[in-house]
Amino acid sequence: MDLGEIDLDHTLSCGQAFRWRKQEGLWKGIVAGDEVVLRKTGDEVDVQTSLSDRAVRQYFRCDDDTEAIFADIRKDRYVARLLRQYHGLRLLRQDPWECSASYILATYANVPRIIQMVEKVCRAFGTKLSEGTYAFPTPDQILKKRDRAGTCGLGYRCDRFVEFARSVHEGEVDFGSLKRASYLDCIRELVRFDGIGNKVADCVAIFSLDHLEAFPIDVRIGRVLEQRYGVQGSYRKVGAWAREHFGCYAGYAQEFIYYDQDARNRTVNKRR
DNA sequence: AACCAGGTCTCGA
DNA sequence: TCGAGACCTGGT
Repeated sequence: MDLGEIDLDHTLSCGQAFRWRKQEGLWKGIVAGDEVVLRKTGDEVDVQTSLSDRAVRQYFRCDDDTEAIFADIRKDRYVARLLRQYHGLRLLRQDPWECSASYILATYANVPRIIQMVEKVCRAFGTKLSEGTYAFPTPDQILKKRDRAGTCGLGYRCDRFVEFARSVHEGEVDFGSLKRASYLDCIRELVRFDGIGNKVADCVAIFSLDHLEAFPIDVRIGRVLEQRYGVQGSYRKVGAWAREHFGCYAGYAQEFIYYDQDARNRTVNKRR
């Protein structure tokens, strides 16, 4: 399948999605309740899955005009370098429920632990797809066995997680309308839920609701903005600056910066 | 063995 | 609206 210019390693290991693993040169993941196996074959990607081509292309945001987007966020030397260095890094379009529930778990935890928590949740509640592989659970599946949540090592995120599942199950969230809403309205709605603050709301907005101007600011991004651009202040203020500077696709720039910081950490750890 | 993590919540100014 | 502290738990 032609997924456009994409580097699977960059795209699937950059920390935006938590259910992809590289095994023996293959990328294996679970998308929309289906197993997906990816293998790079020259310019194209061999995709093994029962998902439709349309669903796969939607997940990998093949509808994005990346050339135009990258041209638009190339506002300075730094981003220009990152675009070159991490050529083929793409954003994904994740399922809004899975994305928001996962990022509620992602607060104040490192990526390995987030992956661990999500995995435990899938094993505790999700539909078994094959030996050792489970789908991300639906809100309903979580509620039916809610007492199992305590065994997933979620810490103080546990109650928020179950409560959010209840909210979604009760129809208190309409992801479709959040997609159609303006970025600011979308964020305003999301932060009303326990466990979703500015940062998580931005992650959900960009990774699953097509609000590409969302610019999640974690500690690392905050440091880069301060040291490289001399910007600091409240979350709202810095975010507004980023959208002003990088434009309506600011979120794409954010992902390159985040990945670069992540890569730096990895090389530093290797030396030790 | 400490330190820290893709932050959020609560509370007070 | 903003800044300061507390916070489950496990990886490194």
